[in-house]
Amino acid sequence: MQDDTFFDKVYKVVKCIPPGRVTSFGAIARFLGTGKSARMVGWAMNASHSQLENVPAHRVVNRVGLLSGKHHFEGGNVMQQLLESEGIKVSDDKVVNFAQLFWDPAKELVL
DNA sequence: TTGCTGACCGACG
DNA sequence: CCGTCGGCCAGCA
Repeated sequence: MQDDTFFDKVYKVVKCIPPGRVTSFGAIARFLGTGKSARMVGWAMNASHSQLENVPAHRVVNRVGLLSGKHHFEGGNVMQQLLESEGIKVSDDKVVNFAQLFWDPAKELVL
């Protein structure tokens, strides 16, 4: 699938995230094989606005479960509301039980 | 065309 | 424990 660029790969993985689950930038980056390029994953989220399909970027958080990208949403607590809407508890912009809700594409995503 | 920046992570001292 | 640095790729001026 060489047609898929790094961004497209990120979008695909993010869109494969099941509801009620969250993942981290590093997990996606490592899954894509970039590993250290976790920053690109976040940048892809920023570019996700260009994607016609809605990318559940609210399910993507940093390694500590912090809603690092919530500042990039409509500007409010939309990201937290979306997570809570899926059953994910969020406290102080952080995902509760992050370890349990953590979804690793390299393990749970079956190609 | 070149260069800087960016929602991060991991390693080192 | 905490501060600092390197690294990857794509978009924008």
